[in-house]
Amino acid sequence: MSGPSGAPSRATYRHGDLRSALLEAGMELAGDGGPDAVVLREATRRAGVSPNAAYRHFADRQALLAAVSDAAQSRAADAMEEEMQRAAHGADADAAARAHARLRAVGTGYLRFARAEPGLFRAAFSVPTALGTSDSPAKAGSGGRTPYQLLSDALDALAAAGELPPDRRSHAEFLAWSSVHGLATLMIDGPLRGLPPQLVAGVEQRLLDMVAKGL
Amino acid sequence: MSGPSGAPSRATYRHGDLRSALLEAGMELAGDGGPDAVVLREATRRAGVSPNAAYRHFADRQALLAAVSDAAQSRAADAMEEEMQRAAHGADADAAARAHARLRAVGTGYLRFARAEPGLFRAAFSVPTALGTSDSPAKAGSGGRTPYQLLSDALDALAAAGELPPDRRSHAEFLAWSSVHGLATLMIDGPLRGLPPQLVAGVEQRLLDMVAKGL
DNA sequence: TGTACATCAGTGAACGCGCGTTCACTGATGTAC
DNA sequence: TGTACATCAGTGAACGCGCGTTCACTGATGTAC
Repeated sequence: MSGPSGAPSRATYRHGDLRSALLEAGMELAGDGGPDAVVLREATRRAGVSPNAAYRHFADRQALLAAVSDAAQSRAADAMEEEMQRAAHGADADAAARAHARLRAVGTGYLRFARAEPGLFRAAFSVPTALGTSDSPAKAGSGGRTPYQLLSDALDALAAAGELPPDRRSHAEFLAWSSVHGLATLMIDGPLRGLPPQLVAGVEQRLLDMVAKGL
Repeated sequence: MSGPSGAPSRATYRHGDLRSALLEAGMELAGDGGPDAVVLREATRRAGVSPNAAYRHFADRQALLAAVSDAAQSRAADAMEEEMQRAAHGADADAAARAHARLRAVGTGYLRFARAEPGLFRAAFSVPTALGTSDSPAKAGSGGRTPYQLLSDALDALAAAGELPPDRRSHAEFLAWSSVHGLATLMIDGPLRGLPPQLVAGVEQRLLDMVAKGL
């Protein structure tokens, strides 16, 4: 590795794309230790650069963390979109069943991401941040939608299919999101951390049943 | 204040009850800044004692934090029990309605505690800890029950009243808990932080409706 | 095509901070006689 | 009731750590002529 992307030993004086390198390092740190582990000095170390170099690209530590949080939300959106793709295979059912499958896929993708990347999950959703309502490219997945928008769209589809009464549509995002988010955090951070793996899938599916039925 | 509980200026050489003083200081710190703010040096400072004195009573920082977490869980249980008392006033209804009111009170108390004491809430439930299943006095409220047990009991009552089919009883704790916990954390830590106050009560009640209906 | 120059990305050193934890100690307290 | 003594709760000083951030700087790069 001697090109401009060769990490610790650089041929060139200029880094080339330090901002990306710092963000990537920040993602690694968040992945390993959550938002608290996103630390300027270690990020610069991994990028092969002196500590203060970071200030050319981020105003301060908070700014880097915010960027990491956005990118992590984007990864979550990717996981959710993948799950929707997967679920869409059995698309021969009627509109109501498809809408339910879509909502379920959104939740399943969210939970899968939380399980696979607990550190990024916490960086994505435990850091004070906007809702992801406006189309911020930083938070959107490759499909151009944020996790919140994916959920919102799925609920719209559910309502359109007549499976969600209009008077219950408003703020339904918060209810569905709360349930799935709570299970995720209890399993990652909290007292459900030690839940036997063979129980996890069952509990997750029953939770999604509950949401679909209770909404 | 010149007795053994006078904080910074002590008459006696021995503190008297340093363990309690440190725990109390730890609760203050957690209340203000969550679990990360529970820091040995500041706790000893508040207790009016040198930093290393803490090691006579706690093995290390983790031990203090665990004690704080237990005490915070106990406070949560208190809030839930108070809410149950309040709800029990309209006890003229039938068994089914009473069971539903009880479950709702458990959830409302939990959410009220989270709103009133976000820092303690995080210390209680975001620190890896046992489930509170066994009767650990440290985690139980003044009624002798942990938050988890209060929920569990409420679900038992619901099942006994015929309002929760037996095949859905198992692990129903995790489903109900997830929903309520998720809303609490999204409102405290996360993207729902800025939820307009006039919406909060409504969303909370609709969430509890969803759980009751969906379980 | 060559050269002077402005830009600005990254350097190197240093700052002050607060933390957890360990060390050898001291002196108030309670107990045994 | 008085006295010697063991206990052990708290002291004072120090350690090493990693952090965020600021300072004056340097030299590679791209641009204007």
